[in-house]
Amino acid sequence: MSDIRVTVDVVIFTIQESRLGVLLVRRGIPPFEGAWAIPGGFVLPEEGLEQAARRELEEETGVREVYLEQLYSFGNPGRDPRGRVVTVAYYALISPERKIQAGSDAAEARWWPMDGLPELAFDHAEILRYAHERLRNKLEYTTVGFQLLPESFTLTELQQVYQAILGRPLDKRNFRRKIDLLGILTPLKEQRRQGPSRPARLYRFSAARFERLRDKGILFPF
Amino acid sequence: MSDIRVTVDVVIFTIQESRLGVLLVRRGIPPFEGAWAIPGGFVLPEEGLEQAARRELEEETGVREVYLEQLYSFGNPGRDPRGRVVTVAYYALISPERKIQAGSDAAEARWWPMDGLPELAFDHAEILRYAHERLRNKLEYTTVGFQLLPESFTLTELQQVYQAILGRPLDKRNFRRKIDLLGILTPLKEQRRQGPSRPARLYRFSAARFERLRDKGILFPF
DNA sequence: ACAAAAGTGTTCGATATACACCCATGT
DNA sequence: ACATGGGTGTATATCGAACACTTTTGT
Repeated sequence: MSDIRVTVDVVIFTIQESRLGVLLVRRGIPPFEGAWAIPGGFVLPEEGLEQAARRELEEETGVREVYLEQLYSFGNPGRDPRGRVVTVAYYALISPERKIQAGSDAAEARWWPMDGLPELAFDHAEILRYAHERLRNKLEYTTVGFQLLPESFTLTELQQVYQAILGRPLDKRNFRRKIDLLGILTPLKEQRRQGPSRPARLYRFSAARFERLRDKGILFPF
Repeated sequence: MSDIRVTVDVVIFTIQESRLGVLLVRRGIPPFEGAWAIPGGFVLPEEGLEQAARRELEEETGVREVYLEQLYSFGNPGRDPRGRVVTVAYYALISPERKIQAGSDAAEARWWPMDGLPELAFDHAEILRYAHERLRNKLEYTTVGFQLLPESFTLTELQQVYQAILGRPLDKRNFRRKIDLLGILTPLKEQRRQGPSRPARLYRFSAARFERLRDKGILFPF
């Protein structure tokens, strides 16, 4: 009755050089040969949608256990010239430390900054816009932002993540007060030295405190 | 490669007797024979997802041009015992005035209150929970609530819609101040008399003012 | 007169915003 | 000594929450 093929596409975000980046693969064959695309592939007969997305993610980056969330499904007839394809789009957040060599498989793959994207295949520009918007919104009422940082980080780095996603500067004092009020950071003994300036204190995300908040319905990140 | 069938399911909300209601159809055949289900059907080869959802909606209720939004896609293998089916779920809001006879086609269909649902087929209980949650959230930062009311309505009726969706009472004065502050209601000359009490002023949703707000990025309902 | 729903303001706490200087370190 | 990023507090505006009485009508 409906011979529609189902794929998952996974928008994989990271932070690089204080900017929001996304992993894209270069298409080697038509259609859109030479254009860049969001990594993805067909859903296998026996796997769930999220499972398929995690598989694609791991094939592409080698990482597991990352933040992954379903974004939206795109299915206009004509979005793929080869036939009817409905794609269930997901987005994932991976921290720079885990950002292994992109493109474990043969295809060319690289990180692109969201504010300087190349020509994109299919309706992938739309999917990226949508993913970015979702991420921006989620940032304001969840703790997804922490997913883009390594285990220990400085407050400045955290602020840079927020700024990279929101695309605007934030006030340092207000930002720190807000984070402090959330009460989900544990200060570490170590500091980070990086050149000729005062060392910055390191923190880590406190899952324990976070759980308490989530149980009160304040947050909803995983 | 992937012989997955794709359906759309449409959670159709309305307000009845000041409660949130949903349209369900009774299954006449196995599996889940006799259980109630969210209306839906296969996506046709040449139609888009939203288009398919609107078609199902119209087939089921006869109405067009209603608020319709994609909810989430469900695709666990095993969610349908007959085979692999991925469903793209939507939800729609229709006002009581437009609430024509449910079930234009042969199948038995009726409105159920969200706080007293029958046994549901497939994973439809999960889909309904999800839809209700989305609606609750959207209510707080958009104007979707107005979609559930006829063109003219009283402030008390509007408040009842909010209460029905949120599942808790709201303070009348705070509620009215908030609505007033939005500046999207136009008072009408008419009043509504209904028994032995003071008549209530009627209002209508002011699209013009609403547009201005939306352009400022305050609201995002259509 | 009374029952029933409509209508109307103020106070308080919490939260968001705007804003500028000193501190610790490497060179 | 100076250049670099780290760290800190206060004042104001805005928003949400709590709370009770008067008004208008039908019977």
